[in-house]
Amino acid sequence: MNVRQKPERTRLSAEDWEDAALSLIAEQGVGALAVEALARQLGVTKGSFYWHFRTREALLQAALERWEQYGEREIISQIEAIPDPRERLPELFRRVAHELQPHRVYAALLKALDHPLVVPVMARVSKRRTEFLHTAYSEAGMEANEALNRARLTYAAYVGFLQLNFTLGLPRLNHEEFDAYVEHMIATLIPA
Amino acid sequence: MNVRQKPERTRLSAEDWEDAALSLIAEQGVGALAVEALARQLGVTKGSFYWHFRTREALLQAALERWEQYGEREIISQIEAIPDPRERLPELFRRVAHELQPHRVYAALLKALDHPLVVPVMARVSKRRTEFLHTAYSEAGMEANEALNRARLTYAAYVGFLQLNFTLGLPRLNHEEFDAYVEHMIATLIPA
DNA sequence: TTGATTCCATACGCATGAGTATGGAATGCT
DNA sequence: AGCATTCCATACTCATGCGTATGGAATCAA
Repeated sequence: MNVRQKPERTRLSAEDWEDAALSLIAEQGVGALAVEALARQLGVTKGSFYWHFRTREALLQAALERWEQYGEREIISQIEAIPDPRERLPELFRRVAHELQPHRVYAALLKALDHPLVVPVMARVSKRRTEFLHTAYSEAGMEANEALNRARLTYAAYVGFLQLNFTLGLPRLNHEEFDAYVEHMIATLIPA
Repeated sequence: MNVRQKPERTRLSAEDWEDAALSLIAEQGVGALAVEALARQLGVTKGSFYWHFRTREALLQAALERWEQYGEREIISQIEAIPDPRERLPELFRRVAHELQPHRVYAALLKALDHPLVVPVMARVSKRRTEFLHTAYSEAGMEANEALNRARLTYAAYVGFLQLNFTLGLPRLNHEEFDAYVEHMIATLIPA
């Protein structure tokens, strides 16, 4: 038995609550975000929560902002660092495909598009990513208008894949099948 | 003023509740499926509901089964009636793209993939549709393995588009832009 | 060390929504 | 017409989960 299974920090900060909220969202969805449940998970009671946050919605708001902030910064900069523009998209596809954790929150938020707080966040994030794809396709030599539609198509394929395989667990591809699928995507969506 | 604004059927059947449930799901999502709300919308009270159904879950179950039954029968048979296999996919794309109402329920159910009752239904429906795409690509002359991945990609693009444009209302394409997008999809996803 | 501030526990109130109990109205059957 | 069955209204109970009130413990500042 480990001495400190959890950090065992006797006092909590607002950020601790936000992180806990995000991981709970990733695992059980936005709907499962309840303050008493979170408190139990953190080993405290509601009394703590309502000192740090005015309401449940306030926590969700803060957690979403936090997620939007520290979201995709690294990957984008890594891809932009690749000198040859024509190599960026395949590399992006492969990198994103082998991530896992970052998708969980996004997939969960996708299922919470009813909630008025998550809609604007998802709108901004999706817009940024699509625009990133747009310029990537353009820099790879694709005509402007086609590049935009291809970016939309690509991002839609990504989002749909999350829903079908991630959340729904539909075809439950094994490793080889998944890699073959990714290469197929690259072959059909990225110009030679 | 019309004499009978609503069918004004004084007694309701279980099917009436199921249809009302489906339209409510389409408009406000599975989470909004509450019996008292439905009852108000139907002009009755809970007393009626609990005569027709044992529980709220039972209604959802029945509504889902109903939706799965009378779902996509027509479109599939229409497409299969097209003699030239190579014309089926483009026609399918255009037809589906100009539907609207059938997508609403599917999009709503996509956001309820947490719920244990909707998961198996969505799994079956998505599986059937993907298999339909698979054979369509095969019959259009595509090699078996590639046809499967292309079917997955196509269906993922469909699902993702629903989320992004339908639910999220992201780029909010106008009519011309949308048609251009559909033609772009056809050009990139369907072999010449 | 002592006061102030920060953080948390306990015990509430209160709204919502599912499910139950029971009686009454509407409809079909004979 | 009269009875049984079907359908619905009314009036509850009960669980859940948000938010509040208030006091106490921990930590910091002096």
